[in-house]
Amino acid sequence: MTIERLVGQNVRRIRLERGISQEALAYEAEIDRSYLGSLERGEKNPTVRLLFRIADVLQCTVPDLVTKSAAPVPKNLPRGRKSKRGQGE
Amino acid sequence: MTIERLVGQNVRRIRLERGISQEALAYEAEIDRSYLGSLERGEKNPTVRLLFRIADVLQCTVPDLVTKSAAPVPKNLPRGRKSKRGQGE
DNA sequence: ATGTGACTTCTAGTCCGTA
DNA sequence: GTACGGACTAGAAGTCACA
Repeated sequence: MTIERLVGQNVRRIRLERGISQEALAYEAEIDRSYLGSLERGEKNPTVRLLFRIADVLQCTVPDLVTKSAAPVPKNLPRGRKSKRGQGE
Repeated sequence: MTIERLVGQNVRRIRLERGISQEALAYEAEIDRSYLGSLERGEKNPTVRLLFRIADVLQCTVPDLVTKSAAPVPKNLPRGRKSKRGQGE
């Protein structure tokens, strides 16, 4: 397990727990969507500044992003409560 | 307080708690001494991989390096354990 | 033992596209 | 909505001399 994959999996897991898309996270954190994609795939070695921006949007801590988690990476968006999208703010 | 300064101060504090020089830490973590110096001064925005290398040598966690008001890290405790806080000497 | 500026190399990070 | 590639730019990584 590389550091890159650990961070990538954490970002993806927490993002999916929040039920938001890469697009939305990338937009809110002001990072490129394609970069976020490769980051989640464990192909990038982000800076701490970037991690703070991501953690801020995900409403989690940077340690949440760099610490090995027991929770599995979700494969699908949680459904059943929010069938409508477009709840931007 | 910028993120850079936060990280820099944490690195310096923990390094001094370990009683080692910038030179020694830089050598062990395989980074340049002058780079470590500017990092501790809050002038650098390091990548996570670099933080892991530093945390490894300092025998602390990456969260210890990025978290504000981190309690003093015990000297001879294995990484990842935080149940007891020892007093530095 | 550390601070700092000047410098080069490398990759983080952006922007465009296709599938 | 995501993966992936190409081409690019900004800035991190890494080196050195000297105060």
